[in-house]
Amino acid sequence: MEIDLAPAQEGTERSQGDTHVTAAIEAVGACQAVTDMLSRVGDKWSMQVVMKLGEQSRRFNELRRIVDGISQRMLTRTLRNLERDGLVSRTVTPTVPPRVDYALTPLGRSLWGPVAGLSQWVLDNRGRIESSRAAYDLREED
Amino acid sequence: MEIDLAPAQEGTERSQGDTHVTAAIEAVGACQAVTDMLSRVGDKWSMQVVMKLGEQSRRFNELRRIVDGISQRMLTRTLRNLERDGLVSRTVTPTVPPRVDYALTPLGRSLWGPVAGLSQWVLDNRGRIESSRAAYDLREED
DNA sequence: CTGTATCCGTGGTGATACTG
DNA sequence: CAGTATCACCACGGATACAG
Repeated sequence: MEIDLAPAQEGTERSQGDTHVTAAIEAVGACQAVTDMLSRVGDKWSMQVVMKLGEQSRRFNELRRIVDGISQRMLTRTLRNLERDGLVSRTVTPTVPPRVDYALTPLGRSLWGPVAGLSQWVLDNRGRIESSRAAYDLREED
Repeated sequence: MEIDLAPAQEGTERSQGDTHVTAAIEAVGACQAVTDMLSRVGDKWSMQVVMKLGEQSRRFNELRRIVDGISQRMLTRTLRNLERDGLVSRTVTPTVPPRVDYALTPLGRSLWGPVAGLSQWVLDNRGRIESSRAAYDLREED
């Protein structure tokens, strides 16, 4: 199954093969799963952690330092969730003091592509969004 | 570090060469903005509404019916947020009873591509994620 | 029909203290 | 170092009633 990544902007002719239309419909049908994943990955910390681990493998307190503002509790929870979803691997070295390394799994790395696409969109359109917000808020302030 | 922005949108013309690597690095730098947008769009209802409006323009109660389980309050709030961000347009026809049509703006439609990329990833990997969760939960249940 | 206003439970988040 | 445990706060979301 494949989804057309350049959906009808304007008068795009989708007449030809309805394959991607079907796929899009299926995608809409599975939009609950997509939404779920978006909120999993779109929570306050997951994406930042994934991005940091995308650079390289990290230890716990290393992450704690470079993920700005995260609490120990939230880092633990975030990592546990990512591990549960199979996006991050946790490797314990039973030395003393203990050493735990976190890294992206292949599945976690494969998420990077789609996320990068979305990141690019945000970068490209952040200005427009902020302008729109400013204009909207201006209209509302009476 | 090799990042492939495979689902390159039509509109975005990055010159060439290692531009996308640069973009990726910038993406990491702007990960806060990306995270913000992910949680905006990854909330409980936004994506479903965007997808429904991606099919066609809709009226308020029309959306209320087809977006399964959404409350009136949440639909209003979701639409207001999307409108504020410039992703959705709101057209009031001052008849009686009033008629309000919601539609995706060009900006809103441009979001479809990246989101479809992510959707595809979710569809492709949902099974793996669920397996991973099941395995994880099995290990934890003692 | 298309909203706004209000109340309220739940869960996500941070701060802090403690443990192996 | 790498967590767990506990408490308190508050934003999110649902239900309901009301309004233009």
